[in-house]
Amino acid sequence: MRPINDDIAYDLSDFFKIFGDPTRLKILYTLLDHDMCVSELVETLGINQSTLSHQLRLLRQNDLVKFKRDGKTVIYGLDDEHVGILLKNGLEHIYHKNGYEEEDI
Amino acid sequence: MRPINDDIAYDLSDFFKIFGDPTRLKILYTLLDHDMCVSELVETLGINQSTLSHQLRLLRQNDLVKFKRDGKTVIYGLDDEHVGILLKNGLEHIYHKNGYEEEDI
DNA sequence: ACAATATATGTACAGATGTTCATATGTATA
DNA sequence: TATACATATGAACATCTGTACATATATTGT
Repeated sequence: MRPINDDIAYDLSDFFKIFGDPTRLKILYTLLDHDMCVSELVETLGINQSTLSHQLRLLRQNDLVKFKRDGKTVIYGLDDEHVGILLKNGLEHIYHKNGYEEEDI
Repeated sequence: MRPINDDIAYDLSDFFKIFGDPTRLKILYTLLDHDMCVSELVETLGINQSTLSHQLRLLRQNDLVKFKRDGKTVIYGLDDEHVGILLKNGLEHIYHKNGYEEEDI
């Protein structure tokens, strides 16, 4: 078997990097439920507005969230059918390894 | 809906971080096919032995690979049923977004 | 046009990460 | 036990990453 193509390995790692940060995971997990505007996310997650905005830009740039302006607010939502599946797979893994119960989520 | 538990967000991001590096992806992808010893991996992937060893340790510490010593060599293999699924999901994503064809892998 | 509110961006900085070199450890064979 | 081979580890270093502060941009209402 031949090794994975170099370009693909880089692109794929860039994709997974997005999920490799707790702040971004919280954002994605929250949006899994329903769309939200920035200030709602700030309040729900309890994180700095600037930090959130920077991370939202990253998520945007990687096509993981969609957004639309509604007056003064901007509403964000998930833009990828794989996000939920990926989060679920990852969660299953750490359930087994770290011994979490379902209700800990 | 309540936000994702902080500890879980951290553990989950640690898990995804593993996949956020091209070298580790190449290792995992290669082991997806069959088990290999370190020197085989060095040759197949064309990377520094020390680098490989460091990355293998990370994969070990996160229970993504299993290993057994056989004489002078150590044979590594995948130790998680989710690895293949995760790689596949990620690949599907970048296929759509970056326009790769199947044969580019 | 001005003030108020919502979101985005530039910059700086501490901390994390991946690689390499040098070296250590483990194993087999002479 | 000395040598060769296979793998692992420690340390140093450059680079990357996430966050916060300050500030900019956008939109609405007065």
